[in-house]
Amino acid sequence: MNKPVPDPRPYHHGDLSRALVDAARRILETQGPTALSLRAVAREAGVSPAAPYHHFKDKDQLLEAVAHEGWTALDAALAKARAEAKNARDRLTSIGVAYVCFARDNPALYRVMYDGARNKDSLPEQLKDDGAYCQVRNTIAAQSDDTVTDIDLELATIAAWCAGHGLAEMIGFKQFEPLKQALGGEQAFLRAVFEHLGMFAKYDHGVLQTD
Amino acid sequence: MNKPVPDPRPYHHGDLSRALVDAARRILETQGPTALSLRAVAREAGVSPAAPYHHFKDKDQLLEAVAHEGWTALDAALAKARAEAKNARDRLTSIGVAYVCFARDNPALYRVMYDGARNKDSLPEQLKDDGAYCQVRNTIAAQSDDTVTDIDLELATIAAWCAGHGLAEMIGFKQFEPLKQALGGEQAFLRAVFEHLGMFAKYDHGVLQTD
DNA sequence: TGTACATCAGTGAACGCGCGTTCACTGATGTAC
DNA sequence: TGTACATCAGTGAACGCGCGTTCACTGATGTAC
Repeated sequence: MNKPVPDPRPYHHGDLSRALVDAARRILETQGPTALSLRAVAREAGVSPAAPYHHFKDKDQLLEAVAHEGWTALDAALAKARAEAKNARDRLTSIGVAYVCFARDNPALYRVMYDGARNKDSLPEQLKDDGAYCQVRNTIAAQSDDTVTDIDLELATIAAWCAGHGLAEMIGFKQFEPLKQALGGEQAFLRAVFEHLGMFAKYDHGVLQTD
Repeated sequence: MNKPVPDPRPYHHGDLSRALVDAARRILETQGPTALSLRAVAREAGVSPAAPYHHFKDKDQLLEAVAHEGWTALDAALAKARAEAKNARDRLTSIGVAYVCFARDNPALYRVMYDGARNKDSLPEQLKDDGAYCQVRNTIAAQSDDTVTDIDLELATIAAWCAGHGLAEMIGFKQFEPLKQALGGEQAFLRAVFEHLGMFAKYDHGVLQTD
């Protein structure tokens, strides 16, 4: 008889928290947010339905951990885009494109992130300091002159953030396909939309304004 | 003995489809989207759980009917704002504010509307023709000169729509409270955010741009 | 006008399902002596 | 170095729940003659 093969999954897992969050993300991206139950996560991680309770108080706490990872990944994606932008001029749009692409590539994760925020009526604190929100603000600040007030800066950051989020939620809609084609691809489409945001602006400098 | 009081809810309801959609909206606004089950709707309408199946093929079809009503209500809200705007200059922003206020006042309905759209990867056809989307486009067209191309117009409409949607999803976040206060209320805040959208614009006329 | 009958729009009980969570348990690990 | 024991991190069965949907049914309505 052979010696017993060492069990590939020993009784004590080693790092089940990690494995559970990973399993959750796998489920999110393969089956979508509605399939994300605690039991499904345990199943995916190869563990009994009760096991997660040694690591998370309840389902919400696991979801929070998943969302937290999502925001961190978003931070990183924006930082990368910011660093790689060809020139200062282009930096903000590059960040915007990166934001939308993150949402497009991780739609279910993105959903969980905002569901969590909405449940608390609050964006995560993570975004401040060196987080994604702060990166956007710093980038806008860097391309502004020094007459700009703190309030203007805050408003512009919010405006950029909302535009990015809105576009992130719309990017998948079929109606935009022809336009994407006409402009030569999704990236070009995204840049073009961002560049057309000025139509609300209060001074007479909007692309489309004449009076 | 008294004569039997006429049953306030007779065996045949009369217009149960209507009553079910109304019940659904009541549940949405009092208990939120997660409470919206077919059984809950039937309960709220005072009818057995099987009754809805005489009027809707399944739960999805009821949700679709609810969403449809939502889009129609949004159309109306935007049309009203457009008609009441003080001047042409202000028209687009007024529509934007009306859009966000609609979402703020009907958060659960708004959610169901976009959930339906996302499930089909498509905005409802309703929005074209005289719908909300078309109203935005027409308003932008009216404030543009005639050198503007169809593509620019389409891009500007998408940009405005995304900005409105993004802001609609953010408006409830606690982080913005101080700024709302500082600016003198929610309406002022909304207008200010819309007016700061120009920071992506590709020509050098952004409020915050200097180079 | 009355009656037979088809059709429509409800009822209420039942189905199977997956869920979140709890419980008593047990195997594995770490530590004190 | 061994051993007793506390603690940790799993198991698997069970709980009650609400869900979407189906089914055979029945009461109400409309219509043909």
